Amino acid sequence: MTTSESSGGGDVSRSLELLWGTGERPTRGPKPGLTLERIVATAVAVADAEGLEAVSMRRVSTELGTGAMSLYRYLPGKAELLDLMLDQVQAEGEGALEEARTWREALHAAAHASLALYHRHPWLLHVNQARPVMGPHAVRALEQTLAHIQDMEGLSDQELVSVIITVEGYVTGVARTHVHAVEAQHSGAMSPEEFWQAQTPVLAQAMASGSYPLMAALDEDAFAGDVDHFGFGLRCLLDGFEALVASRSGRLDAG
Amino acid sequence: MTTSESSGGGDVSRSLELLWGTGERPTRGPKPGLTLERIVATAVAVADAEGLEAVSMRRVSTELGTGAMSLYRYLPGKAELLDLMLDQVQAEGEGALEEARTWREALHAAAHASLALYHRHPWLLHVNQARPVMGPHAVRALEQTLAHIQDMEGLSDQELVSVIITVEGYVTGVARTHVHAVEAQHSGAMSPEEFWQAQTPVLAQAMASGSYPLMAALDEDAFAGDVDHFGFGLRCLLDGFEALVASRSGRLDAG
DNA sequence: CTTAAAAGGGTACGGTGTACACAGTTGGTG
DNA sequence: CACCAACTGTGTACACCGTACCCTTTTAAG
Repeated sequence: MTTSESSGGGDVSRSLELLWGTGERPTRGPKPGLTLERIVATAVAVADAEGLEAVSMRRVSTELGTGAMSLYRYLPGKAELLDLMLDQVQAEGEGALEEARTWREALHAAAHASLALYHRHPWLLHVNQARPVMGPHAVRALEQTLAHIQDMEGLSDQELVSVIITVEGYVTGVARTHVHAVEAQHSGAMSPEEFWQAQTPVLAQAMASGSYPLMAALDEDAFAGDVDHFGFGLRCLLDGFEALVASRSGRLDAG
Repeated sequence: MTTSESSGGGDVSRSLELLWGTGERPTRGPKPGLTLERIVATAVAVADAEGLEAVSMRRVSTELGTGAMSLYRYLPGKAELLDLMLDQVQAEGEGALEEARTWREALHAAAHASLALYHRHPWLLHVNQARPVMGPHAVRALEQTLAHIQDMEGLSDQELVSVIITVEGYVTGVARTHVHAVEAQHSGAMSPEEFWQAQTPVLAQAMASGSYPLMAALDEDAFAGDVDHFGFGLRCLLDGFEALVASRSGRLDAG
């Protein structure tokens, strides 16, 4: 079915405690045989290998060689597990901005790092929605991005935050199309054959109906898989920021 | 749990047949007591009222006064139902572009129409991912948008498609943040109290740790709920398009 | 009337998340 | 040391899910 999960059900404050928690152990009982890190890492591995729908409490626990209910000693439920998975993979983009020397380079690098993340973990397209729980890695990424766009002169703090949210949102939104296109490109047997060849005949018929003259008149390659819609949109977005920064620098009307 | 669904499991070509199908009845058997439209409308109503996780085959069938298995006479499975729900709500944005007189107005209107759709049907944030099945309403929206951006002079067909994908992707990506912020604003009791007040203490502690100096130094209102990040980013994006169109019109360097 | 096709739907299977009760382990305290 | 409170591990059970299978009922064609 695919069931992109997260959001809604889970206890947010408990998620945050787990994300930021010090992990201090109580002194009394037996030592735990598992760690939160191991659980999350296992869940991520399962999701990477078999997709998000394979991630169940039973499956993860089996992978760890324990009973299903053991996991509930470490986290309150599956929703929190997904929150933790999400923050964990965000650690991968840690050093992506190091070489950026301008805000434009930084935002470009951040966007491509995010996109790469979606390609490495396509299941992120199914989590990730509707409840932005901020873990340490997410906050660190935010801090670093913030550090690299301080040279956007004349923008208020609110606007700087808007810039980051905008870029991140853009990437998240377009990633679906892009990840899908790339998978179709070189996955060889499944996506293009089953997806586009499934779409094509019906859509071709719709085009032939004359109800959609403009779409029918488009170049055939307009919907080709290898068009870099992502890069195009990002460039436009950054150009827009550029215009904003320029206007704030005082030369509103030089033309 | 929330389980944003769709994608992966379903039979795409069967979904398309249902979306585009003429609904021609076979002559032999008894008349069907249900229609695809009624099923989809019921599912949408349930999702609107109680969220996507309330949409189950059993629940929808109960709402229709039939047995669960009856639905399978009309569609192959739940994945297809979600595809149909998605296309159905897209019909709501039908006339959104009518008054637009320039490509900028059109894209602005299209973006806001999409955003409004997400507010009316927040569960769209949970479907919608990873498998863009094109139904008649989606194609009609595409056609209309295409009609309204023909005045972007000098852009290739590929680029026009990129423009639309970019705007739609941007809206989809930022909608999460925006929908959540607005819900927090005027839902009164649930989201802000349970979500941000849940986030605040932990994050405040993180800020106080000194590890995130730039974030800690931000104005307090930088993360306020009423900031229009959506409008800001959209404006920048459209400005970027504006620059592109201007450059293609020949006056590259007038300044 | 006969018959084949289609619709309706009950039952059942294998899966899910997780509440609950209980057993086993540990370390602080008297 | 004995004891016990605190803690971990987990088997069982429940409610729910999507849906395969199969049988009954309705319908129209031959």
